[in-house]
Parts: sequence; C-alpha cells; structure tokens
Amino acid sequence: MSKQNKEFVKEITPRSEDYSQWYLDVILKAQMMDYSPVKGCMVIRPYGFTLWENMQQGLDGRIKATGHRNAYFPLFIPESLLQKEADHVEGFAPEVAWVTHGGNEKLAERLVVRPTSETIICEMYSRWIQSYRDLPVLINQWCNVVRWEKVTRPFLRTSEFLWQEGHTAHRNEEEAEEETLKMLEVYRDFVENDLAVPVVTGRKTENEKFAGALRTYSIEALMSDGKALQAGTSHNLGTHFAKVFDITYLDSDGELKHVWQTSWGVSTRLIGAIIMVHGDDRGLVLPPKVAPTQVILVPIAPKKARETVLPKADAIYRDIKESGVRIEMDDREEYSPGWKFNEWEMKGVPLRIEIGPRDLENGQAVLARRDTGEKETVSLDSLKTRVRELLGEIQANMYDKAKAFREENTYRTDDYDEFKKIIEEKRGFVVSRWCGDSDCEQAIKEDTKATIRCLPFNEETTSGPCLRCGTESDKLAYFARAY
RNA sequence: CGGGGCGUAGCGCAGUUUGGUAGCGCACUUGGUUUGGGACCAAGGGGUCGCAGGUUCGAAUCCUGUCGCCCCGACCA
Repeated sequence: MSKQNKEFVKEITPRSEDYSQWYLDVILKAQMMDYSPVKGCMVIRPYGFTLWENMQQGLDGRIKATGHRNAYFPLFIPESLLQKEADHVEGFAPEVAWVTHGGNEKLAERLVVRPTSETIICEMYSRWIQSYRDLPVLINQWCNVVRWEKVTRPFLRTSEFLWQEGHTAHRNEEEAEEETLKMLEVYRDFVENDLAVPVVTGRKTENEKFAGALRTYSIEALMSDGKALQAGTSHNLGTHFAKVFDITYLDSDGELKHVWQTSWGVSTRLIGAIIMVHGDDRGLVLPPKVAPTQVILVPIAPKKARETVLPKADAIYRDIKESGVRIEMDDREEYSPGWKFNEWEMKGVPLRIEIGPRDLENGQAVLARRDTGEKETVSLDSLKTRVRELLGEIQANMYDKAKAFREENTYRTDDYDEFKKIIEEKRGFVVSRWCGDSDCEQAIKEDTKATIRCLPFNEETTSGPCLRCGTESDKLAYFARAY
C-alpha cells in the first residue's frame, strides 16, 4: 500500500474508534449530504437524494398496492387547529416553528410549520366524510416536516426532514386496527426486503406512543454500534381526533358515529439506518435494490490499449444498461483505477466491473462485490447474467449479515444486574419480562438509559417475575438504548 | 441551562507560551509524463486569522466584550 493510500484510509475514522465521527465521515465522503446554513437542517446532495427517490419508489408502490392514493396538504397549520387535540399539542408544541408575520404584517393567528399533518388533514376529513359510503378514506402524502430539535444528527434527527405520512379514516375499530397493522407490515416488508435491514415489530408502551394515539406500533432496527433505531411507526388514533375535529358519518344503521383513524410514517431517517446497519470502515454499503448506481464499470485503459478497451467497455456498459441494471461507466482519464475503486467503494456501489487489456486478452472481466470485498473473474459471455445474479446475492447477503448481527446482539435475561451489565458493556437488544407498569419502565430508563423499544408480537413466553420489580408477568419487552 | 473544548484558504491543521506583517497537507488551476487498489514532476491561484473594541511603533499572538460550532450532562417524538 502506498503512502498516500494509507493516509487516505485514515480519512474515514474507523467505526470502532469513534462511531459518531465514522457516521459523519461516511455520509460526507459519499456525498450524500452537506450541512446547510440553517441550524440542524441538511442539504441532501444528488447522490443521497437519488437513494431517497429509489426508496420512495419502492415504498410508494407498496402503499398504492394496498389501496392508498397520494394527495397534498398545506405546509402551514393555524395555531387553533393544532390546539384542538390536547395530548397532540402537548407532544409537539415544544418543537414547532412559528410563522408570525406575512410580509411586514403581523398575522392575526400564528401558523405552525407542520411537524406532522394530523390536524390539518382531520380538518379536511371532517368536511369530506358524511356517510359510511365515504369510508374508508385512504390517503398518503410525501412531504417535508419541521421539528425544532435541540440536538440534531444528519438523517436521524434533523430540524427539517422528508417523509411519507399516511392518514386514513375507517368505520370502526376493527378496520382501523387492521389498517394500522397492515401498514406496519408494509414497512417491515419494505425495510427488510429493499433496504436489507432486519426489524423487530411490536407495540409501543404508553410512555412511548405517539402524542394523541390510542396505540402505536413500530419497527425497530439495531445499528452496528448496538443502539436501536425506531425505523417506522404506525398509529391507531382511535376516535380522539375524530371527536375534537368532529369527523362523523351516518352509518348504515342510521346512527351518527365518529370515524376511527390511523396514521403512519417513515422518513429520511431510514437513510441513517442503511448507513449504520451496512456501512463499514471503507464507507457506505448500499443494498442493490435502492442503490443509485448498482454497478460501476471501471475500464482500465492505459494509453496504448485505449482503442481496444474503451469500445469494448462501452459495448458492455450499453448491454447491461439495456437489461435494466443501473450501471455507470467511470471512464474519466484524469483519475487512476485505484482512485476510482476507492471513490465508488466509499459511495457504497454494490458491484464493480473492472475491464482492462489483460481481461480482453482472456475474454473476461473482473467483478468485485462491495459487501464482502471478494473478486471473481467472469467470461464476457456470462457477464450480464452473473451481474444480475450477484446483485441478488449481495442483497440477500446484506440482509443475512445484518440479521446475524442482530441475533448475536440480542440477549434474553430477567436478571436486573445482568441486564444492566449487558446494556452498559455490550449494548444491543435485551429481551426481558416486564410487569407493564409505567413507573417500572421509567425507573429502568433512569438506571440504564435503556427504553422499551417495543412489546414484540409472536414472542411466546411463560409467566415469570418482572425484570425490575419481580411482579408476575407474561409480557416480554425489547429494551435498548436508542437514537 | 451547567462543565469542557474549538473558531487561521474549500477541507484538515501548525503558528499564540516568548507580539515583527501568515504557513503545511489534501483539494483546485496550467503544462508534461502516467493508468490492474487513491500516480509523478514543474509552475500557479486562493486567507479582512469568527466579530467588535483596547494595549502597542507594530496584534493571528496580549487584554475586554461578543457571536458561532463541537463534546459531556440536562431536556426530548
């Protein structure tokens, strides 16, 4: 390794050395985002935004396939609307941005820049819904929201972020609950299959639920530093909002009833999850399904061989592109192959094709995969097929690797001392019995900084003592320190 | 809000103790030679040293004030 190369490798702080710094290095070096002059806000650069667009595409398809349609609601929400639901306003008031003036004139009523759109959407729903025939209303919106956070972190917690928020209205509890769980499943499917990030699904505790919700469900992912990240939420809002916004319908039995509502959302935070779950000391690693560039073709074309290599590389590039793979060719003359290899690895491109004079002599190309670093030589005849095959393998391998990591870092104990030790020394998920009492949950948080991420579905358990207080319980909870 | 640290070129930093008119690496520009894991040589461009006062013949350096950022704590959909 040359001297320059050594210095370069140091440019990305090793993950083990300073996780925070590593995270920032990866994002900046991959040119996903940059800091903006507005505190806590970020500029998403084209490379990062293309990733987001690919994610949007995958998720939007699933949202539409489950019967929802996209719409758009205003960025500004009158103060009086936000005030209507008590829990909701209490939850969001400390972090909303206010608009107080229009031009030079002070507004008669202040506006908030939406931190979420429940209130303004409910206001519209109350006008749109009259009859049971109007239900269900299944609407989704892609937009930006603003939450004035004290501590921010790129992608994970920013003052402004992009997201998708679904808002639905139903006839009764059963339908609303079914919708809430259906959308949680859509998120699980999308995040696990497209982003290769394994998640735990479950219900949030009363403490952790959405401000104004009846029940909140979430998908929880484990980052490579052992901290948990809430990757998506789905809320059964009950009839709380319907009551204060007067969203009623005349049912087929002639009775006037309040609708049951749900809301659900995932945000650009998922980009942070991808980075922290898959990234390594060389930079970003992107799952093929959403990678802006799936394959990077690097022709190795010394002057003498340029005429033979470049046309051949171009033909391969076109051929693969036509087969529907997102491939780019890096034929810049001013950078050396090694420079390009590092550059594209930093950007997380899943697969690289190297093709030079030596390969052409043998009728082959070299394939290098980002997830394992392995290289293989493939004959030019089978290149196109092998590329598609490998992209699939990489996607699957990334998921398996992340899942294995999560399993290795998920512990099962009901002993509080052991629990504290694991949380402090190893991090990860700790699955323990919990009595269901809020005070107990709070005490554990104060002792260990670990919170209940969710109460999992489908975890069988026999009755036993609660982790902290010893009360008999058959509830299991996933605990972790979280972002 | 409490404790600590830092503001010097696009980025990362040295210079501050002991005042003398600003430097290094990367990046950038031009020319040439290069290309299988961040190539090399040569020549260039770029800075009101966070801001405002003060001390001094002279301030990046000393003094006072102020603004901003980062880390730890606190707070936290």
